[in-house]
Amino acid sequence: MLSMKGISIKDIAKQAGVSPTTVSFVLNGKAKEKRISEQVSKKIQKIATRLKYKPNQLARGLRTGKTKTIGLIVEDIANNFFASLAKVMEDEADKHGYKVLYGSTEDNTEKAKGLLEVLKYRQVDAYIVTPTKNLDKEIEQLKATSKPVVLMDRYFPHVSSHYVVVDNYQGAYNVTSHLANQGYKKIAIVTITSDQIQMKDRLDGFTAALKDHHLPYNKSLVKKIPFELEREAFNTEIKKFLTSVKGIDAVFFATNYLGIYGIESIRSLGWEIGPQIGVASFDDHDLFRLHSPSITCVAQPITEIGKNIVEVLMQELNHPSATPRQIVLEPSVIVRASSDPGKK
Amino acid sequence: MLSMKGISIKDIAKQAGVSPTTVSFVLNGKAKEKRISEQVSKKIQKIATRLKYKPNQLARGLRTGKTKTIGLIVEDIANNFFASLAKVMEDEADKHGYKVLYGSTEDNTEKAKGLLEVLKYRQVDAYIVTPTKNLDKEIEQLKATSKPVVLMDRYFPHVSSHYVVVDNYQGAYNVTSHLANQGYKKIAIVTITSDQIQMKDRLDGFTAALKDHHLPYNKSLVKKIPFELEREAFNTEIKKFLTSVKGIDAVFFATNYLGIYGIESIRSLGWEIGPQIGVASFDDHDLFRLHSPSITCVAQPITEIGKNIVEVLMQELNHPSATPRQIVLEPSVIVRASSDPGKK
DNA sequence: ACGCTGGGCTAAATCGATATAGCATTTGTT
DNA sequence: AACAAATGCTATATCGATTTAGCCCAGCGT
Repeated sequence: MLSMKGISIKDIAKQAGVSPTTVSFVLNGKAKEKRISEQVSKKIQKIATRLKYKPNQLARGLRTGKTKTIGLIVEDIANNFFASLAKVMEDEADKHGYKVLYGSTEDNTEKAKGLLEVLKYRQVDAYIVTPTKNLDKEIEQLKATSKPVVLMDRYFPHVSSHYVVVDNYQGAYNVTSHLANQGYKKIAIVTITSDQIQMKDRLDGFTAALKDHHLPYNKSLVKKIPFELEREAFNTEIKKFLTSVKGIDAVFFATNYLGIYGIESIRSLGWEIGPQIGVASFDDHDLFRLHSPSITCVAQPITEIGKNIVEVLMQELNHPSATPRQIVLEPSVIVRASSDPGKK
Repeated sequence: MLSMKGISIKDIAKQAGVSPTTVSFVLNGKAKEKRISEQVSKKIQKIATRLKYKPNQLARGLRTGKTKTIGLIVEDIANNFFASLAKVMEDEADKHGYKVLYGSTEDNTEKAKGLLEVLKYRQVDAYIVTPTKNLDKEIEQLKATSKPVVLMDRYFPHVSSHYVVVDNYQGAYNVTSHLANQGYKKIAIVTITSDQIQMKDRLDGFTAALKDHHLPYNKSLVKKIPFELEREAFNTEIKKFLTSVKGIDAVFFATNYLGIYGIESIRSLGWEIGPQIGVASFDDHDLFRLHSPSITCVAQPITEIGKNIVEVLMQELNHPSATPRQIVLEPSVIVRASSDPGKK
């Protein structure tokens, strides 16, 4: 079947009556440099256009070592935050002729290692990685391969690498301060069982804000839940926690899915969000915007994050820099009804 | 740098003192068939494991024509429905050793064509496509390349192809009937300006239900909005429409994003969802579950859809069938508070 | 007439794997 | 003993592009 085989450089060479080498030179814009005459050059271009020639990326990749493919490892592509980011990055990468191979870790280190492995022998040119716990060794090894790696959402403080994140500390600090300013007195936090920097920063920002506002702080105000639980289990844990803290009047959920589970839990407890219990979450979501009452949150600048990640990646692909590019963007607090205690 | 180059079949051959051919045979499980002795075979296996050999997929792909990569074209990877599906398909594909290259069309035919083009010269083995309007020619051409193509979410009635969809007609019919049974008398629909089968089916199911329940139906009850509008414009259009239909007491939104915009619009009109205006949407969403009141919807079996798609694809990759596999799954109506008019 | 320079192009090697054809050597058959 | 068949392995071409080295010819200077 003719239709199966694509047009190759040989086909063009044959039609133009020149060698494949010449065709390659011309189509790679090296006509001048390689002293190919205008005539021949134009002729080849014309034929290539007419035949709709597209280079076989496998062959090119095999020879040059460049596949024009980026490996993207996220925590969960079904999560709105990561999916939205994936969309932005896909768009940006496309502008540079790159495609994206993706995979979700589910915050599982073994899965993450597997993904890195697969992406490696698929010869991706660069990696965008949302690292899991204990992935630092692999990230360091990756650096040695001279393929750019940009970490996102979180990073390893002791590993010198590129990353693009938001100021999680400040975001948590600001939204907690906001809750305090609204008059809430006993504020708790629900977070994920994780020592990773982004969660640590959110927790630290939270506690710092409590301290600065002279509000009580102790371990009983912090609830950590393992990532891998099912929805029902999350809700059970959250409800148990909220009812266990006497005098609690506000709660900060440290991720969007915790926020969603949290709202569900609070409602099933029959508590009134706002007056009875102030609520805020990290990350924005359609649900937070449209919930009644609407939910106060710390929103990450998704478009900006995505663009920055791809920009760093492209720069590193073109001109690798000696020092790591570490970008910290500012999240913003979106104040909504859930943090309004009403007339007290 | 040694670290840059991976271990190749030659390295193993050298260490084992055999030819690359032999190594290839052994590592591809053809030792028996090619009469390689147990001794040599084991030796090679051992060395391969020790060196952590991973075949270069580019080289293999170039030679065999198989890249173990699936091209996934969705409408919008940031949309919860497609993202969730992408997750399921990624998982399933992974079980068979396949990776996924994705792209979003934004329901734009030119973008879709571009994506197909790129995926083609990247030599993907198979395609999962959410087609846009007028993409039928390209889909037909693709079939001629003998690479499996499975359409999802929608298909072309006049094109004989594999597809996995839900029964959009029945879903819309059922949820509209439910609204009618709840006592709503003047039910409208908000849909997307699109002649594509999935939207047509939803509209047809809607009108058929009205007819069967002896409810009024005319053009003024149908609002079509172009996909590419911005959020604000969607809201404006929806509000204008809802207020223009005199006596309207329920509305069905034909996609999840329309449902979300719809809720926003209705709320900004100050109407009470349920008693004042019954609401239902196609697709489920966290937002619909947790909204007050919660939103009745037609839920698609996402996991089942995703598994079916990949299953069909794998079967076609292994044993291409003469007749197209066309799978229609049943969506289910999830009844929630938004379709309860209360005591009237 | 000879060498030198530069213009215009190509042959051949290469990337890493797979597939085909086939070469020794041993074993079996009558 | 002579030939066929089976055994165990390898040389080489190939996929489609890129890249290196270099060939041939024309024009120029002396």
